[in-house]
Amino acid sequence: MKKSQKKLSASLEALKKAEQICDSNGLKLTKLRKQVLNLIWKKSGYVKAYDLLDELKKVDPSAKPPTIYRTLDFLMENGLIHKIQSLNAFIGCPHPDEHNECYFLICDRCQMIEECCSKKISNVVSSTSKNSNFIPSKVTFEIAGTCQNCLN
Amino acid sequence: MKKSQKKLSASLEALKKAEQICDSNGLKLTKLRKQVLNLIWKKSGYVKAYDLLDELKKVDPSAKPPTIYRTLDFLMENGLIHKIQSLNAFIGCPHPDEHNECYFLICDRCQMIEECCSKKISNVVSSTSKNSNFIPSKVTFEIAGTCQNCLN
DNA sequence: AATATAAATGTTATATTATAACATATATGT
DNA sequence: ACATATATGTTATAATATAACATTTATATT
Ligand SMILES: [Zn+2]
Ligand SMILES: [Zn+2]
Ligand SMILES: [Zn+2]
Ligand SMILES: [Zn+2]
Repeated sequence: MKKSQKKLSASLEALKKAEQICDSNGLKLTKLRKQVLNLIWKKSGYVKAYDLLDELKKVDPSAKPPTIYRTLDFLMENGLIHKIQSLNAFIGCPHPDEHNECYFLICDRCQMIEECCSKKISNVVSSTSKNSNFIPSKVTFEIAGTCQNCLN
Repeated sequence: MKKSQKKLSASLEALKKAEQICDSNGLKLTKLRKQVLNLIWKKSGYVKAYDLLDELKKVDPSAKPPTIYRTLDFLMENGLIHKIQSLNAFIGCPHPDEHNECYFLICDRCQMIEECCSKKISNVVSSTSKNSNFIPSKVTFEIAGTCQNCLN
């Protein structure tokens, strides 16, 4: 299977999951929201809000910053995408249905981001928080570096 | 010892370490850089770039955005402060001389940030990166939540 | 000391990222 | 049909950050 095909099916899979999640939670995946989610998945790596806005304008010339940011907020709130804080960028979540504490491997060279979940991470968060009597609510864990592909 | 005193000594300690580090590395802790580092430590929690600029303007009316961002860059490059990516904010590093991979406990209520280092974190980063054949270079690990003080 | 070079700071302008506030349209429940 | 809530449209502006170039200050070389 070629990379582009793999990518395509991941994208279709994500869209399908998004529909399911919205259906079963009484959320409306409107045309706009679907368009934006599609645009996010069309990009091979991460995507910036204003690049997304430019893309959206091609099919909806009336789109403006609040259009995109409100839609991104909806998608984030419902776990369909993530914001990468160290880049001010966004990326589709490949497993919005089974969300554990995740972290991101961010390639400096090719803009690919791999989302990973590891029990180790949540263990570390719990234990270290406990040491400081801190009640964690939101974890940001981003690792920048060089991916497997770009090493060759 | 009162909290304000503890804070004061942490600040003085940090400034002293900064001088040492710059001395022994051929870096110049200029008047401007010292002023900004002082302003950062004067705040009890994290500080935003433009708030810092406003403070700096009180003693140096000619200060402008590049003044503050360039100084922040210098301080970051040399490990004297950290940027909190999830807040676009900055905080002094309490141990710029012995820098391991660190993470931050960020209180949503009082803006206090505790910087912690744990061998566990670096272990998790290494092992999970290895799993993905990823070479990590920069780690962002920020945990938002509620601190011990604010729970009472 | 005079000169060249590099590093730091000053200055103007602008790019990038994000939200407030209010108007209109669309969907949903009674 | 009406009331209410949700979503979108629209204008304006806030907040964050950098590019580009000028000037000053420190450092090294002659
Ligand atoms: Zn996810
Ligand atoms: Zn790569
Ligand atoms: Zn530190
Ligand atoms: Zn607190």
